[in-house]
Amino acid sequence: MPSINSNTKTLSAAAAPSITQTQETVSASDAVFFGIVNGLELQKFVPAQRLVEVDLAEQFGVGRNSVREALQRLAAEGIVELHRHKGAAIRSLSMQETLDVLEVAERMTGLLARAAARGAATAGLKTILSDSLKTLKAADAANDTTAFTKARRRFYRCLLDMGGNRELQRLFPTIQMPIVYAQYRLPALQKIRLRDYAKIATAVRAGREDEAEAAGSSHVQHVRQEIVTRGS
Amino acid sequence: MPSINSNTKTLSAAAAPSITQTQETVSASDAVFFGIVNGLELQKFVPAQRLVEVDLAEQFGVGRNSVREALQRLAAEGIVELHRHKGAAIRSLSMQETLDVLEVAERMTGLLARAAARGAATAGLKTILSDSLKTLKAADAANDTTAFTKARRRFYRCLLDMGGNRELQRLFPTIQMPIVYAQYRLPALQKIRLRDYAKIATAVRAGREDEAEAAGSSHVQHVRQEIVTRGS
DNA sequence: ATGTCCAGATTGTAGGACGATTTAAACAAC
DNA sequence: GTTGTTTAAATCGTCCTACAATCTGGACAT
Repeated sequence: MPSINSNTKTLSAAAAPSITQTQETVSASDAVFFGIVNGLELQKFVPAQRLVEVDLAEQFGVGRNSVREALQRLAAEGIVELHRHKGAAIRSLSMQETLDVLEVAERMTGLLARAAARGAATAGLKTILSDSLKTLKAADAANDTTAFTKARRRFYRCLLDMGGNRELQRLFPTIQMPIVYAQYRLPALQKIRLRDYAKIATAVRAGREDEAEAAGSSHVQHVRQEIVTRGS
Repeated sequence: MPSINSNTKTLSAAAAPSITQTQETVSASDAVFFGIVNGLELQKFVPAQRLVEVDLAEQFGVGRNSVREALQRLAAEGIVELHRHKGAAIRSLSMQETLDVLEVAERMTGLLARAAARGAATAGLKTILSDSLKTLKAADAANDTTAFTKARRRFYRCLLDMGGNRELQRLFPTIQMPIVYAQYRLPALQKIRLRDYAKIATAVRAGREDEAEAAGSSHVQHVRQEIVTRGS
């Protein structure tokens, strides 16, 4: 609806860049991509919600093609489902699919912790790890969910950095945990995380790989247990 | 170069649909996506090769926007690298990255085999597994690389089907093994595969989960060993 | 209630336009 | 001859318009 061209400035409604990304200007499709991933956490989008291209285009102030590019990426990461001629929707997991996700997550989290423990010596990231753990505790005490989520992300990013495994860095974020959490909003998870993360951090800092791997996978097991017993 | 509109028929140069996909008409971006994935195997594209949007558009007879959509997907799967304003290129792995890929692949292949072993009883897929193994042997004997590759794919698809883990089905193909193989073309791998696959199949058919998992991960270890000693 | 048909909504795709950025080549200066 | 600068050509990022293909939700008839 702008009269002629408000080109290339329209991406004002930007989003935070993902990981370790230098401050470059975000692309239009990034705005949509992160806007949706983010909105998932903020419950602005919920599983099974339908996504209409023109709406998104307007909402994020970008062209429809940019929206489509973002949707393709989101689909490749399994965050949205695309059906030919039927549009996109936030992916919704059946209980079986959730268990499938958790089974994969269990291995990957174990590997994540092991890799981090292995790399613990070389990198000076142990401080950050302890830091985010402290932040986590504070956010829990203050009942600040947003801060908790943020600290949690920092915790995982730190582990990924310590591990230094580039393939894991690429693959780990594509596991469907965001969908799982968006779908099963269980308050008890917070305490579980706090406890398990501490265990992981201890093993990682000490460089005990086996212990770290075990702690990583058992964390996912705890999450599964909680979902199975309480889950909708 | 077509005068007016040769619309929607231009996707003649189609590609085979991926997995379990019913025979629907392929979308334009699918044509590009599978065209590139396929071309990788056929060495029509090689790691580090630059991909220019207009060229691809012409080559596949689709619009530039469809090419861009395909590239976004390929980038999300880590098959191509995108750098802002610098275009796309087939991803090329450093030795360290290759080892990283293999470390992840090791766990995932182990899980794949375990899941398949677990599901072996329920599904009637054991025949297909034996079948593809036989085809594999025949292709090896006949020195038919193409047939070998095809049978290999069938073998993995069968394992994925037996396992029934939807998340693994989604994630496993996104591991960078195609890039690894495109980059390190080691003839010796064929024999290694033949031997290891037989071991995996045996354990899977018998439903011995632990043994299957071990066979799966040790296969990847063998591949790593070969790459490390011979690899460029 | 059930089936059929149509109009409106939405997607799939092509193509044009144009600013922004990178790259390579030509040229100048040292 | 090497190094720096300027310029032109490629190429990308983005939006927009257009239109066929397909889906969806009624209106209407049975």
